Amino acid sequence: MRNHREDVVDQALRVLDTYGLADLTMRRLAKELGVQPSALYHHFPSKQLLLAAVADELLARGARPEPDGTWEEQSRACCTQLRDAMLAYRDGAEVVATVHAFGLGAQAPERALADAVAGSGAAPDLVRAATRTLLHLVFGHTLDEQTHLQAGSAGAIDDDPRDRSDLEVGVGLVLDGIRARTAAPHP
Amino acid sequence: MRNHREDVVDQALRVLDTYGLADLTMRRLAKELGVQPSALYHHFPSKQLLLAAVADELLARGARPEPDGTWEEQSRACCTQLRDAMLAYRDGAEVVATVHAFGLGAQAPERALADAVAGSGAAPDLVRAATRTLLHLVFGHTLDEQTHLQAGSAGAIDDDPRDRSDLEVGVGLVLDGIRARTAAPHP
DNA sequence: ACCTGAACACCGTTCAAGT
DNA sequence: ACCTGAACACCGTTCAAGT
Repeated sequence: MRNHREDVVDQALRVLDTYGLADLTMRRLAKELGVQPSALYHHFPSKQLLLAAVADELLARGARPEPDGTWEEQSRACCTQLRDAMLAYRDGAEVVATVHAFGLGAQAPERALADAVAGSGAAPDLVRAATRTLLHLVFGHTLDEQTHLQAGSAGAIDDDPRDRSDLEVGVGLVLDGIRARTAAPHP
Repeated sequence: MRNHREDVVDQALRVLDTYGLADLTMRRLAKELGVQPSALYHHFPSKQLLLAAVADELLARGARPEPDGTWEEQSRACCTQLRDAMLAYRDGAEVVATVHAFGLGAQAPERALADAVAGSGAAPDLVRAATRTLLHLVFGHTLDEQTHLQAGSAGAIDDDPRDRSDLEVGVGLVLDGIRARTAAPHP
């Protein structure tokens, strides 16, 4: 079949979105590519690293141009973009959160968020803590949201706005906390 | 062998702590109990529900008496207790966070946290959003912390304080945000 | 109530060998 | 560079049958 690395990732994303993470197996993916399971190990040394590439590609496809505005607007935009990117694929939040937790990929959102938060002028330790807090908040809320979304996939036209607003409120709490801790250098 | 439900959960916790979540399989657990794998299905209808019972028991073992003090002290105490309970077992954070995400158990911490946060007198919607935010924050930070802790398990005497303080800072940001949004009724 | 024995339908990964 | 074929060492779950 002569697949390239990108073909494998592309097909993996298709299998993920169509059948879900539980059915994204090496054997299933191989079958979908018309290839033996062992052939996949020519492109990736393990399933974990394949999933890391899948997470990175998923995030890249959801990337939007860098937002301008205040650091708070930029931070909110980062969070929204991350949420939207993960929701765009079935089980996207689980894939991204897992890959990030194991430190194998999905690191771009943390960097973007750190840059935005740093715009507040807060001390580096506070920037790091706040960035991680926002990231975990987006991961957690979106994981919940996607689980409910997919559980009640029968009939539901669009998403329960409760989850989205809970996320926005949570982000707001953290941003306010940063502002309160950051003395304006020269008002 | 005539095991009871509690014996199964107890042994599962032992296997988890000794060999980790990846090795906590129905077959492995059955072998450890001196029983056939199919026997476990007399006690639990699925591995998922067994894991839910494991998460609940893990949390119950880490339970401490209800703290007194201000709502902020109580909230901090809830977060610390949850973190400590999950860190007390190998892969504890992953088990609890997963079970909670799927809505099969591990709901006690959210209730306790909601009660503490409600003491602020904030509006119900804010209490709900803030509670979920704190919960996701503790799950995320502790998952990271435990991953690093277990990855560098060789030689490291005690934990890197960076993670713990990041969690405390994150909780502080959220609590400050709640206070700022909650007008004192009669000062 | 609790368990056995046997089966079903799968997994991830390795490795020599092919083109 | 990319893939095959075959194997290894596993999984969760079901179900008739036993005590």
